[in-house]
Amino acid sequence: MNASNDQQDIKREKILEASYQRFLHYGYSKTTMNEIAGDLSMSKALLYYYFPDKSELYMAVMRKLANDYLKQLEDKLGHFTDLREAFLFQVNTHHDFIVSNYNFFDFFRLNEQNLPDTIWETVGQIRGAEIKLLANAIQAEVEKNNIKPVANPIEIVEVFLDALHGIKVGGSLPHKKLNFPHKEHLDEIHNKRLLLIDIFVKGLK
Amino acid sequence: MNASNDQQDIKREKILEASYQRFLHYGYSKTTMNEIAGDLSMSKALLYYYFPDKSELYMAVMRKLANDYLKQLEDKLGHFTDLREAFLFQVNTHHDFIVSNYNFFDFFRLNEQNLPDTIWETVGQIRGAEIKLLANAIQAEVEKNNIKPVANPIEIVEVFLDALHGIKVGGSLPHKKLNFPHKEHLDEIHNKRLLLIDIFVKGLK
DNA sequence: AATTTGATAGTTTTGTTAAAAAAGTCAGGA
DNA sequence: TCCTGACTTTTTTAACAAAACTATCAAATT
Repeated sequence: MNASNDQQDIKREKILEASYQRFLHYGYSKTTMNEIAGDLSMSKALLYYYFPDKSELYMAVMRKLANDYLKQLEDKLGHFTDLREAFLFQVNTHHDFIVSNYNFFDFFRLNEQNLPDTIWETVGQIRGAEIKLLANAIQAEVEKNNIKPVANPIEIVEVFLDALHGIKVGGSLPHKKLNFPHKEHLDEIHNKRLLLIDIFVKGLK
Repeated sequence: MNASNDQQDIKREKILEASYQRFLHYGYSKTTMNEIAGDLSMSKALLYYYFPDKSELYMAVMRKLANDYLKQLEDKLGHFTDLREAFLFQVNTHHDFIVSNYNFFDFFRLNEQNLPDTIWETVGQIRGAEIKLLANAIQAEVEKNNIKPVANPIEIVEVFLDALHGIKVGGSLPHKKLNFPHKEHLDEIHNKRLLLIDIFVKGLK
């Protein structure tokens, strides 16, 4: 066992923090390893001592963010008094998560496809946690006889999450290249999602 | 007044038909004016006699398709016995429309952005007709006291259409570059949409 | 006069190559 | 074990020529 693991971990954290700031401001492709190293007053080679390559570094930052988000969801798992509250919690938490890390996800707006496939693992993990949270809430409501039994809670939650994801802005004049919502539209989208929750939850009753 | 307008219109139709076949098989950017002209055994210059440019030709084909679709919707406008029937009709008609013209919309999957802005007019027109159909159905139900009054039917329909649009496949393992659904997934998506209708319509009651 | 075309002009896409920038490696120092 | 400067390899960018395609037009045909 290595006695200096603490020191290593601290340095790793510092690297993650500096990288996060760069990625947040400039996105993945406009951030260079030299710049990150420069911010930390260390050599670029040292970065490669701690992380195998650039995309793994990005992934590590992403995983940290994802873990914070997952923790928020899991802390509340099973502590809801009704279904609407659970759905609201999910949507609000998600909204806050996106808003506060908006620029970090630049690469989703542009198609910076040069990212590792393992990123979809993390995305899938997040989705899994969301599904678990909501399916659990539905199950609890069924057992309390607040809503009628459903054949497959997970299927319903998946449709719900997809539906949420489809909510966009610009109803009358559709915009052409809409990959990722624009920052100033996030609140409007959030409001529409709240409306969807009202209808959807009522439909399950 | 020109006596040969009929002949012109017939030729225009022939051009539209040939162009449709080409666009359907090869998409916009992989279809050349020479090829269309070749299919019709006419000179390329003649195409430019009938249509101002390539994108306007594509638009003309698109408008023809859109008109067929709009006609289907408008024929049924106001002839529904209940809300669910109206929503089902919209989703099924839309599904058939996409399936039968799938390859024509290639340029939506790839980002063939070199299309005229006026295309969004047509897209908006379609969306407008869909909204009109469904908002009308909701209003009718309200007046028959089958569902409770709603503040803004259009807002609800917009959320519904967005939600439909968000339904994708690959719940567990999200796929990276999902712009437009893959052809073999259309049926699965359609089924999920039917589930969404069940819940949504019930939520409006 | 309305249609049609061959020839051609103008523009966009594609392919090539060289220089610059960035990613990634490594032998060796502290 | 941690760290660096110098180095190699890979990717991005820019410039430019060739090819492909769009679009135009004067002249021929009906």
